Amino acid sequence: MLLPCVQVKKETGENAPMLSDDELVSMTVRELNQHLRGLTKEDAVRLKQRRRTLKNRGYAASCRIKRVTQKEELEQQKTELQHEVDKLAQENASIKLELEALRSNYEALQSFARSVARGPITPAKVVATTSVITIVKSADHKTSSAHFSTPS
Amino acid sequence: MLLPCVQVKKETGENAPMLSDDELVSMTVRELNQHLRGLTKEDAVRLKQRRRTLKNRGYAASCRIKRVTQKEELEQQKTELQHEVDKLAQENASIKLELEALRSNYEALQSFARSVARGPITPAKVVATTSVITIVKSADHKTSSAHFSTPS
DNA sequence: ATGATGAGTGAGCAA
DNA sequence: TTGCTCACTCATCAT
Repeated sequence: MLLPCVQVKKETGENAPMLSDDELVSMTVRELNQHLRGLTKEDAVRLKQRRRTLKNRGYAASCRIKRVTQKEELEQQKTELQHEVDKLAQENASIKLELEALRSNYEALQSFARSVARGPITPAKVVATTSVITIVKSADHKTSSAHFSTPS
Repeated sequence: MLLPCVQVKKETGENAPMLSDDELVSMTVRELNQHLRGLTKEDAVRLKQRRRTLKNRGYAASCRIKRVTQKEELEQQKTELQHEVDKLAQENASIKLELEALRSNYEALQSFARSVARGPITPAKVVATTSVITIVKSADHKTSSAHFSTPS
């Protein structure tokens, strides 16, 4: 209702208390009592009420600031969580890729091992073995160094 | 300031307009004009102002409700995101475990394959092969069916 | 005119 | 008493 910037509230009536809003609101109780000395009981009550009102004005402002602050905090936490979700999802996908690559190599090696276990070695088998192992080793090292630390 | 539950605001003074707040506020402009017929210009203005004030009271209430609703939505979205983070982190950990298990089996099989490729087959080697392959197969099938679909 | 919102006010609770 | 918060009112802006 009162817009201090537009219509300043000054006690310019009759006796003029000569106390600005800022002074009155930031006064200790003791200081207030000093000023209450030469006043009517009526005026004293009025002054204390004005002080309370000014205080309330400040409390209301704090309340609003707190409200928007908390809202901003919630939104901030939300975006942080969203980023975390994105990060984890990406990490997840890349581990899955690595897992599938390893699984594929593993199955190739397994086929070879089975065939070797069933019969004698032929030159073709030896060549195939060397090839598989070499490919597998390079792929393994590449993906490991790119995305994962080696387990202890 | 006005607490309808405690002190009901009734226009019981002098002429009694006989219009409840609810009636007045939920009246169309046309209906309002009907009631304005037999009134002083002063009273008409006062009635319209009362209507505006009552409307504002409702707007303020909507505004407060909206505020808490939006805050609750933010909190809801926050907990959903948190759950998603938890889910992804858990999935992540379990894929990493599977990857490490497979990597370990893979290295065992690789060692065997290298030794076979270098020399002739001995009974000991055949036994070791069968053992490794069997263990590996069961582990692979268990973890795959438990957590992952097979790629196309 | 209607609806929404910031600021100020008083009531009332809590510390 | 002090601080906070709710409901209300008014000013102001937008539609």
